Amino acid sequence: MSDFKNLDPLLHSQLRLAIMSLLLGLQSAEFVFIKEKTGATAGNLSVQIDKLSKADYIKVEKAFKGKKPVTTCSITTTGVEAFENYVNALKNYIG
Amino acid sequence: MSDFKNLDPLLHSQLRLAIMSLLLGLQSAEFVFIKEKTGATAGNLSVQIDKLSKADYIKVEKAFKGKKPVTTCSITTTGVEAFENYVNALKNYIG
DNA sequence: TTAACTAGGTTTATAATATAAACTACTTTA
DNA sequence: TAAAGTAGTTTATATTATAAACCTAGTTAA
Repeated sequence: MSDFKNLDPLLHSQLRLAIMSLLLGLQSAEFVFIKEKTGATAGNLSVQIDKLSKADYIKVEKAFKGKKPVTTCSITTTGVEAFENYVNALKNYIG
Repeated sequence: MSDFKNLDPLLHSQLRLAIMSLLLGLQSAEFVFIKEKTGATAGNLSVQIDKLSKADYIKVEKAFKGKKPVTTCSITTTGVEAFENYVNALKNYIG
């Protein structure tokens, strides 16, 4: 792409972008909460969280709240930077 | 998606978004020109132009310039509206 | 006390998408 | 007239997104 910067394919995905957007505002959120806010299915969410986590865009912590498992996600500085770069690249496209 | 509006999948594609962005600024452009500006391969561009055309987001006209075939594209009002809606929806995500 | 149900996920199979390689048809150049 | 170039299209493949199916633990109802 000569005139248009590449859009980070990890962020150029509706659900992953929603997850990142949410985490950027909250700094930390639980799986179930993200699921409700994004309207995603658990399976899809699980897969996308995994991808973001493997890229070190988010940090994932698994613990127990009482007897129930809880997965907590938070954005990393790498993730914040990637998000900012993505938004800047997008401006090439949407003016 | 409850908190996040759906992003028109036809526009949420790097190349198609680049094509639309280009046409929005120019009102009309030839295949070869779009190819250069976007850095896309001819095959990929042909497919994506076809999709945008079938959705009536762009209009495609085929003619001859001397002995060479020329494909000219321009954005439609439907396309302009779709683009605007896409940008507005995106704002949910990128603030 | 075991069968059915719920919560909180993960894994896997499938559908959709993007992309490039291969091809067509015609033209120009050597 | 053969080789290379132009302007694309078609098709095969790789990637991605998504939901269905599954798993594990705990909980209630019979």
